[in-house]
Amino acid sequence: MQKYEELLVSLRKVTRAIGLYSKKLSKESGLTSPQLIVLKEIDQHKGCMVKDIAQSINLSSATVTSILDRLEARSYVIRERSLTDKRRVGLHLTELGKTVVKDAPRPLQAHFIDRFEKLEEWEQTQLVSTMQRIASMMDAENLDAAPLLEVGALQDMTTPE
Amino acid sequence: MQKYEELLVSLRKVTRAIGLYSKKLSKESGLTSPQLIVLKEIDQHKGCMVKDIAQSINLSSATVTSILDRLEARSYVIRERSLTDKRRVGLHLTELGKTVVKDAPRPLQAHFIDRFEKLEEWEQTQLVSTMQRIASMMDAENLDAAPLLEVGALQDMTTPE
DNA sequence: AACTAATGGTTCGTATACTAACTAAATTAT
DNA sequence: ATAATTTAGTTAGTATACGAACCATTAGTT
Repeated sequence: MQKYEELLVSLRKVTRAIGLYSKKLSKESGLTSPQLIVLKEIDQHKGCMVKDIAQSINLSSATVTSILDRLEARSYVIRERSLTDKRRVGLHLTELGKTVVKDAPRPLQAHFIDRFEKLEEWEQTQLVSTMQRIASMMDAENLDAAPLLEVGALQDMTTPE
Repeated sequence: MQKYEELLVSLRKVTRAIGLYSKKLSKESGLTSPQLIVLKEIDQHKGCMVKDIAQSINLSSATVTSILDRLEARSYVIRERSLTDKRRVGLHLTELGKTVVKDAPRPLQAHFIDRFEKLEEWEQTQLVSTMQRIASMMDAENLDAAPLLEVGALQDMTTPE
């Protein structure tokens, strides 16, 4: 087997583990990982737009819209059309949404996080930088299409309307 | 941002890059990455079963079934129920399927593979083993549920019926 | 002022990807 | 021999996830 295939396989295992955990989480807490992550983003950046969320967590707007549909249907989130710019949609948590996000488990295997945090500092750094290196080796062609916004890098957009 | 969040973000970027490439590939060659990977597995292990494919590339049987549906609809693959054990379904490529898989591009960004292969041997090894380490840190709980079969680890199952 | 471009979001269509429930067949146990 | 279990695969239902096409609105040009 080619080395790059081995890399692919383990990558696939990781994404699968994440997906399986999302399903498990969904059964226990009623929320999938993407739903939880979106909720957290809204919580941290009250009033932010759909596009902000999409960029900060590396999803397309279309995907975020469909996740928001479900979150809104369950009354965790409110969409509020801006008055000054009617294209924009401000996102807010309901009281229920705030409770849910507060009580929600962490968005990845607790096991993984625990283990990760038990590693030496330099080992953690090494894992992260290797992962980032692989990422950069893969998407360099599309870098311009995907602005390098990171989770948590959004400005607070409280009441921009 | 927590270190483990950084790791998550770059992981997300990688899986996204893979997904985007799959879409691009699909437009150019008419095949998505999972379809191509399944075709290659069948090509390398003629007559293998659905379950073998599922295990070797870390997908559920249900997912493989739906991918096979599309491949069969396009006459790339033939399902052949075993006579000795009628539960089993042997998978084979059609002539068309063989041609397609022969002409198909590699199942990941050519750019990535090129770059990867330009790295020093030890660097490649390091990337792979880091990825494997992350994988094992994530799915250890489910290890028993997911046998560690790897791509290419299947025996040749030519005409087992 | 009027036409053009760009932006933000949604909708549509398609493909993954999973579990759970199911059918059918083969094994094992009683 | 017959019942219970296991195995292989499919089907149904749901949730991502994407691009492309589409509104409505805003910004920019002329």
